[in-house]
Amino acid sequence: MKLEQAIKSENFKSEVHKATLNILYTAWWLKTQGATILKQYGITHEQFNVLRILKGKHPESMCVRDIAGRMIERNSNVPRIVDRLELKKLVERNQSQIDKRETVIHLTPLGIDLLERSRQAMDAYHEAEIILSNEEAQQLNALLEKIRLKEK
Amino acid sequence: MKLEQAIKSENFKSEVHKATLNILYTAWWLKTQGATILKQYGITHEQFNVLRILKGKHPESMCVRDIAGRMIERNSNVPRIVDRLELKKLVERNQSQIDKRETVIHLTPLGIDLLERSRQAMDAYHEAEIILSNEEAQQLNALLEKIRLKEK
DNA sequence: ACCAAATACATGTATATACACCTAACATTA
DNA sequence: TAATGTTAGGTGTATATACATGTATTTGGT
Repeated sequence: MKLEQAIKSENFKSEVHKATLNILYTAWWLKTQGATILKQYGITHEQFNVLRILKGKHPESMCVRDIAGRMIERNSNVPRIVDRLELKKLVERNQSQIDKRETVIHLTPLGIDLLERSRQAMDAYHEAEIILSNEEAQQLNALLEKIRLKEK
Repeated sequence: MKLEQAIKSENFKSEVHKATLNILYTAWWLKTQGATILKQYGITHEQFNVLRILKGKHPESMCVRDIAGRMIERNSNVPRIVDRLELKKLVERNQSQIDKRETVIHLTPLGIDLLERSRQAMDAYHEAEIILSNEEAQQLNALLEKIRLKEK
């Protein structure tokens, strides 16, 4: 679907302006699609993201700060997302012995299992629904990074 | 900044997978940048979006449903966003005389003024910070729409 | 060793997102 | 026109986002 239909608007100031709205809309669409899949596993997009990040260091623990630095949406409130994962027994939280200010978090076997299953479902979705060649994806990545050129 | 640095991760399953994360991250980045500007005008991104949509029909009113259909993030709770705009006297809400179920909303002079000023600031930001040629923006729009090809 | 500054994380508040549910008003059709 | 279904939008709840503030701990200068 063209952006014009999606947000019922035709008057964009420029192609660049349209592109910014298109990125916001496409991100919303991707999140919504992902959320539908993740719902079957009882987790949200952000919870999935934290599990994914923890898996990167597993079986080692990670502190809240390290997780936060890897989040896609950087202002996510990691302690509270971890609260919910802990309630579902997908992660465990402990005070670090080296630095007692730090809370270190690691996946439980239940967390690993749920992550693997939900990740497979997400990958399958991407393979089935997103028809983009490798070259097109590379091009897209380059253009997105060009938009963020002045990122500090 | 490359996505790899931004989210401190190197292992993407594919270029397509990287592209989806890149879209989510770029959208977050654009929203954050926009929020900084809009904060000076006392409104949020979604409130700005509603004002922008209302402007499209001004001086006519629009009902909640019409606004919702034009929102970028489609599950936005329009009645509550309108609540906040109404509190700030940027819009007025009335019951429709034609269909009494409908609430029709229109911009106040204060709302128009604030929209124009904030929109200028947003446009200036885009012009200064986003260095993308018309052709590149068109290419980007085409690629994003290709990702959403199977959108229903 | 002590005190000030910095750091890590928890917590509070306002807003937004996502979705379920409710009520009033309208539309349909028997 | 009464009964039924549909639609509009308001409201409740859980989660997330954005940001300010509080508290314990560590660090670094003297």
